[in-house]
Amino acid sequence: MELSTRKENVLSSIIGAYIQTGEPVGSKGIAAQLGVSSATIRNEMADLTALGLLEQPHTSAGRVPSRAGYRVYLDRLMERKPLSQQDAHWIDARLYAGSYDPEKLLHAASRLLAERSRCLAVATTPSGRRAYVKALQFVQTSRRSAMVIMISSAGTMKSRVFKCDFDLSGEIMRIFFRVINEKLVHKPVADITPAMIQSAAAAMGDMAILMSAPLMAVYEVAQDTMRTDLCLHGQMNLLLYPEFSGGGLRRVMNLLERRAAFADLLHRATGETQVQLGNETECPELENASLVTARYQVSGSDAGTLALIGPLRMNYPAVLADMEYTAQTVGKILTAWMKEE
Amino acid sequence: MELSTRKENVLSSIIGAYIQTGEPVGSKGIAAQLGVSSATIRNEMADLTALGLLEQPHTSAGRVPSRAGYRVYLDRLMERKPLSQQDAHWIDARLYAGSYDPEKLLHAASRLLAERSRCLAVATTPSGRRAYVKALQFVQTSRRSAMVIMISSAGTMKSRVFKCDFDLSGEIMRIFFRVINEKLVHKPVADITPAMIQSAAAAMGDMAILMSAPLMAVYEVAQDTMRTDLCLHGQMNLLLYPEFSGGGLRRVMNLLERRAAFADLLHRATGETQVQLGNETECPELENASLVTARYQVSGSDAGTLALIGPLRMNYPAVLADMEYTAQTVGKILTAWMKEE
DNA sequence: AGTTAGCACTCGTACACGATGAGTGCTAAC
DNA sequence: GTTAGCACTCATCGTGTACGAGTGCTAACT
Repeated sequence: MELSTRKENVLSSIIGAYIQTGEPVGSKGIAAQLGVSSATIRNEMADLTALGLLEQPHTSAGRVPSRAGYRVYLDRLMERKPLSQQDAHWIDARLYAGSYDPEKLLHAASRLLAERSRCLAVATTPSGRRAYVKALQFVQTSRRSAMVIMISSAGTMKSRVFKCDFDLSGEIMRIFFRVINEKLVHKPVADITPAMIQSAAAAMGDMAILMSAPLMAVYEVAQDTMRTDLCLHGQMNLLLYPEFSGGGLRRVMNLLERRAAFADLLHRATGETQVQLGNETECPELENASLVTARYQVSGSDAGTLALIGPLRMNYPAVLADMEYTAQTVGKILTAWMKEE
Repeated sequence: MELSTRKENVLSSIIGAYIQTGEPVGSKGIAAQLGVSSATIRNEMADLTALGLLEQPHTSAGRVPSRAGYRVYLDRLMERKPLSQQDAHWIDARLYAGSYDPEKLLHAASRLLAERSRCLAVATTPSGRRAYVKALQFVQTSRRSAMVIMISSAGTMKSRVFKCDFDLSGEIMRIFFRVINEKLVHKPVADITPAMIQSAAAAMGDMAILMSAPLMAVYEVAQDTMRTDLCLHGQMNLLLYPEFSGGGLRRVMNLLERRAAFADLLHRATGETQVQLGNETECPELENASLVTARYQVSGSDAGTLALIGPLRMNYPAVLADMEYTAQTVGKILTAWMKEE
C-alpha cells in the first residue's frame, strides 16, 4: 500500500486533530491547514476511507482514524522525537528521589507515567523468575519469631516473618543462617519448590523439627520473589475519556485483576517500546483501547515492563518518548543498585 | 421529635425499599406491606415529608429518604443484628489466612469489606504515632549496603536499605546495632526527630562519620513507622451507583489523595462503629456519600481505622455488622501477633 | 489530469408537542 | 382515624420539524 505524500499529510493531520479534540474531523479544517480546498481534501478522504484508514461514524460526519489508520501513522508517518531536556530532568528528579527499594521505584515510575499521559499506567516489579538467590538473612523480631530476607540477583528484596514454637536464640539463628545458606545461596529462586524444601528438611535428621518454620518461610519468600507485583496508577484518568466512562473502565480493571492473563499480555510484547491497538492485543477488554509497553532491563536482561492503557487516540509521540525514557532510567537505576556492593 | 409507631414503620419500609431498588418508592407498595390502604400511607408520607425525613424528587414521584430520615433510621429504627455464624467464619477465613504482616492483613480486611459491601473500602495500617521502638535490627544486604528494620509496639515492622561509602563487616554491623539500640530502643518513635538524630550523631565523636547513613535510615524508617498507609479497594464498585458515575468518583478519589485531609476525617470519628451522612462529614466531596468508620484496637488502644465510602443508600444493618466484626477480628489478630513473643 | 466551486443530499442534534402512566393531594364518605 | 375516588402533576417516551455540519458528485477551470 503506497500513499501519495499528500495522502500521508492528510492522514497525519486528521489523526493529529482527532487526538486533540476527540471529535470527527471535517474537510474544512484540514484544507486550511494544508493550503488546498476542502473539495480536494474530501477526495483524498474518500480514497483514505476506501483504503480502510479512515472511518465515518455516519454519512454526514467527519472522519475518524481507523485502527489501520493509526497503525500506518505509528509505523510510517509519525516522527518520534526524543524527550526534551527539561522533561528528562523532571522524570529523573521523580525517579532518583526514592531510597533503595525497587517496589517504590516502580510505583514512582507508574505514577509519573499516569500523570504525564493521563492514562492508566502499570508497572511490573522486577521479576525474580530467572534470578538466583543472592543472599538470605535471618533477623529475630521477637522472642519466638524471626524474619527471613531474600535478596535476589534481579534486585528484589522480600521478607517474611515466621514463628517458632520455641524460644529463639542467637545460636539458633546462626544455625538457621548457616544451614539454609549452604543449601540455597546462588541457587535459582525457581528451584525452591515444595519438593525441594521437603527433601532439605528430610536431609537434616533431628534438626528438621527446628527448621520447618524457617524453611517454610524461605519457600514463601521465594514465591514472593518470583511473583511480579503490578503497580497501578491513574485508573481514574480513564474516566476522562468517553470510550471508558460507561463500563469500559470496569472491563479494563477486570482484566487487570486476572493477573495471569494480564501478565501474559505484557510478556507477549517483546523488545522495543511498542503499541498494540485494540484487537491487536487479542484481548476483548481492550477492544477500544491502546496498550503501550516498554521493557526495562537490569544488568542487561529484561526484568520488567511498563505499560500504559488509554484510548486509541493517545498523543503517541509524547507517550512513546516518556515510556522509552522512563524504562531506560528505571533500568539504569536498578542496575546501579545491583552493582553497588 | 416523637414519631408514632406507624410512622416509624412507614419510614423503615421506605428506607428498606429504597436501599433495595434505588428508586423513589410510592405509597402502593408500602401499603401492601403494612396492610393498610395507600391513602393512609400517603397521609403518613405527607407528614414525614413535612418533618423533613422524606423528600420528593418532583411532585408526581415517590418519596426518597432525606439525610435526616436516614439519621432517624440509623439512630432509632434500624435493628442491628450481629453477623451470622457463617459470615463470621467466612471473614475469619479471609483474615487468618495471611502471614505475620500487618499491611497484608489490612489489605485483606479492606478487600473483603469492599467485596461484601460493594463500596469503596479503606483501611489504615496500624499507626506507630504513639508507639515506642520495640526492636531495631541491622542486616547486611550487600558489600556496602544494609537494611535497618524497626519493629514498633504497635505491631508495625518497617525496613529501609541504606548504603555506606565503605565496606561493611560483621564488626561494623554489631557496632551499628549496639550504638543505635542503646540510644533508641524503648523510646517513643515520635521522639526520633532530625534534631535528635543530629545530636545522637554529634555525641559520637569520630564514630559520627560511620554512623550517618544508618542514623539517617533509622530516621526514615521511624517516619515510615509513624505514617499510616491507606489500603484502598473497590474503587470501581462506586461506578455501580449513579450517584458516583458522573465525576463523583473522581471527586472522592481526589479526597483520598489528599492524605492529610482524609486522615483527619477518619480520626474525627471517635470510638464506636459509626456512620456519617453527606454533610455530617463536613467534606464537600462526600456530599452525597455515606462514610462508615470503625476503629480497631491493638492491645487495648486504638491503632487504626476501617472505613467504607458508598452511597447514602447502603444496606446499613449488613454493613455495620461486617465492619464491627472485621474491626474486632483485625484487632484480635494484631494483638495476638504482638503478644507472641 | 488534477483542482476547485457549487449544490443537492444525508443524518445527527435540539427542541416542541402530545400521549402515557405512576404517583400524588384532597375531599367526602365510612 | 381510615378509605375510596378523582383531579392533578410531571417525568418519560415517541413523533415531527428545523437546523447545520459535512459529505459526494458534477461541471468548470487551470
